[in-house]
Amino acid sequence: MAGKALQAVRGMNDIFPEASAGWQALESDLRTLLALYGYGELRLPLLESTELFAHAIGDVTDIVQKEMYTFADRNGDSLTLRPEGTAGCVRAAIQAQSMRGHTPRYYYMGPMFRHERPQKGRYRQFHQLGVEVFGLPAASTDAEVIALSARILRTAGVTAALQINSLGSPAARAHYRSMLLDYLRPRRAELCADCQERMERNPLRVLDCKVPTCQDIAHMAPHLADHLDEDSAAHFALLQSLLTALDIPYQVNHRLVRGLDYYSRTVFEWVTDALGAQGTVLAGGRYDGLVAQLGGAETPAIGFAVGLERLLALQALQGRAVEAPIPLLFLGALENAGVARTWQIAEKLRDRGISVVAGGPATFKNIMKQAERSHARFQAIIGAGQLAGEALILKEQAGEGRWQGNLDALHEGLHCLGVDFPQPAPHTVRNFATVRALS
RNA sequence: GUGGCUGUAGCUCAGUCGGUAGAGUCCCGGAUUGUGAUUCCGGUUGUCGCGGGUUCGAGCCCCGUCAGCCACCCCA
Repeated sequence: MAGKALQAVRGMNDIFPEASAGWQALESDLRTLLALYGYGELRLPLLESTELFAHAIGDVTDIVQKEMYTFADRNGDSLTLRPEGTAGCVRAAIQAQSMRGHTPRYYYMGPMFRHERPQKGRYRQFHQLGVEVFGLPAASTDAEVIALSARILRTAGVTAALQINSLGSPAARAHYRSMLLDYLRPRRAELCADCQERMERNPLRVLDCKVPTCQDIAHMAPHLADHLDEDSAAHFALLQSLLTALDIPYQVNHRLVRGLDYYSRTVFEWVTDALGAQGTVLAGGRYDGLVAQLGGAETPAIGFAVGLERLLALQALQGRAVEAPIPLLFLGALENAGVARTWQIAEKLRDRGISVVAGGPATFKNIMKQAERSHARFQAIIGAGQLAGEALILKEQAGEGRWQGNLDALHEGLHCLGVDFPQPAPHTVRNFATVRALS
């Protein structure tokens, strides 16, 4: 923590094993679940040309204007560390022509970068799981994607509330936008300073301002939902009936808008009040115009992204214990003379799929401490006596299991205590340290 | 980017009026112990976040800076 010592870049975190176990468990759960819905992983570059994001996200958004990590590479090309995944995903699909004659379902998982002021649940390098579906315009696809998002949260063991809205077609939205401006202009003086600025850049965002006077004005503003084009209205109605059929509770929030410009029609968010100001844990929507906008064929699309840090923080708060892998056996050598033998036995057990941590040489007291700290399920200590043929004691560290026998028959002892050979899956234990590390 | 709070041992925290670095816990070594015990002895617990200033003297006062947290903002 010394000021001059090397330290991580602000807002970028190291994830140590106590915490990464929770990440791995979550990631693996998510992958299993995505496969269940037929989604395939698309691994994308972290760097894209700056132009892509300016084009896709909208160059008046905060993300593009003030939050991107943009730099010139050695050729002088302007590159940007991806601040979100949709743009790159669309670019890849267009480039590979993977949408021609297909309706691919993709997901991606990994770090995103935004130069924001760090806070809990908001980091400069953060991680998202994103999902994108191309070529399917029907409301049933919206329902599928929302059902998937619901299952992601359920699988993670967290609860949040679903809010949905429809932004309508681009034309309807543009029309509504000018209506809204007509409504807002006479009241401009009553709006907060931020909203006076928002009016010019993105008037829809005035609708979800937190300032009470702005909220009052927003409440009385014309509803976007009342001014949808006919097709979008039907689409939205059908989506709602499908959500009801799928037993997914939701709330229509007329003031729900998205910060990114590419959304149209359905937008949705899973929100919680447990994470302070960072209450949106998962959000997405339809973006039927983006593929064409980026140079592809006219292709409807929908997707969402989950903030993994936020998901994990919610898990920690809502008490889902994260399980961390532990070794099966701790093998300790008391004296120098026993070290070679101990390590040999450890290697042989590993050959059979048994995870072993070896320790020593050390005093008896310290070897016991090492055994405890390893959190291994079993422990056995090898001293001069055992080398000379005395019985070895194999015992369960957290339980009553106990076996005595010859050093060379250790695997039989493990077998007696209920361990199968080979051991296909890692053993797990509740690791409360993980929860602490996240909270 | 704006505002506020915080930063002392590995961890949790004291530190009075500016006068030579503290507690608990943990850790390390040793003795006894012979299956996580007990007891005893000994040890590090430290650029007081970092840099500068004021002062005979700064953990304490002033300025700057870095980091964390909270709110705004933004967003997942």
